[in-house]
Amino acid sequence: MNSKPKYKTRQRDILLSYLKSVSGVHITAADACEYFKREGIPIGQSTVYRRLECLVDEGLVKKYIIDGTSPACFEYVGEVPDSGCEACFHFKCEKCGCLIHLHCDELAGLKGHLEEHHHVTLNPMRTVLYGLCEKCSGESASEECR
Amino acid sequence: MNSKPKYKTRQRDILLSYLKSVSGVHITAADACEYFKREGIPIGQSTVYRRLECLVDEGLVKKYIIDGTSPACFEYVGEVPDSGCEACFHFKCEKCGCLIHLHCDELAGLKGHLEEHHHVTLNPMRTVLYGLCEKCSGESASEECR
DNA sequence: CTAAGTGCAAAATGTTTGCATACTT
DNA sequence: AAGTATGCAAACATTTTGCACTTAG
Repeated sequence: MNSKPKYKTRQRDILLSYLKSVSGVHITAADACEYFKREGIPIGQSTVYRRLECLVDEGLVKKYIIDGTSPACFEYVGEVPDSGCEACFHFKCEKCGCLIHLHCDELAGLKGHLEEHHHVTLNPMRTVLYGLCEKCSGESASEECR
Repeated sequence: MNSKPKYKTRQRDILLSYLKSVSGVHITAADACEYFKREGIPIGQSTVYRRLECLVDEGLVKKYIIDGTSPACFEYVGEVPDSGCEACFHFKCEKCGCLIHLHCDELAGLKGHLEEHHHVTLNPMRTVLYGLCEKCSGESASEECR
């Protein structure tokens, strides 16, 4: 595995502001590359991949795995959370794609529980809960996805 | 675009009984292929992939997407819908990449909590918790789990 | 000045597909 | 016999990596 970039570079800023400008939309690495190419902004695709991963670690961007074979999606989720928001979880609806921010003590407790009883350290920034949102789970009794 | 196999063939039976024989364990397509090769059982990898997908459709096997780049995992769950991994969570170490299978009432309760208080339906099959495993969170010294 | 980041192209992964042959029904 | 499944290898799509060059701190 590669060490993640940490310097503040032009490329990082461009990538971040692009994601910010389309927040609420799912962007793949290819989408970003294509956009930069179209705009004549010179950023290599390796850098896009590397920096995307890095922004996810910072918690500024969320990464979604829709399924194993499709490309991963990225979405801007906001500035660095306060200390109180360290236990903020993200829930992604598999059907409509909406993103829900969950602030909840019980969820916060999950991290503690995992540490105490399972001896693992949860990273809420990396973790995304998948399922159906209120609207979608009500509407359809239909099956899961593909 | 390719229609799924529906005939009952020798290959299908062999694959199914293999998965059954290791139920409770995550098996990748490659794991299965390797096993068959080792045992001298002739099954092509295309067939493994095709039949795996088909068994998932039949509901006999569950497919887990751990992350975009790791191979998909399969697990025999039989006909009983509730007995499988409904209450099972997956934890993936960001450092060494090891996958931990978490069976825990408290984690199972999380699903109920989300439904009651947040009105969302969690899909444990799709959800993966990320963080550091015991080994990796213990020390900064890197050790390979897998 | 030094260590880190970038970009290109090539490699690595995991999965799917085209097609001739073998097998199910 | 007719039509489907298999198996091989080649094709694919996405992501990662090696390395020389550039840039941030």
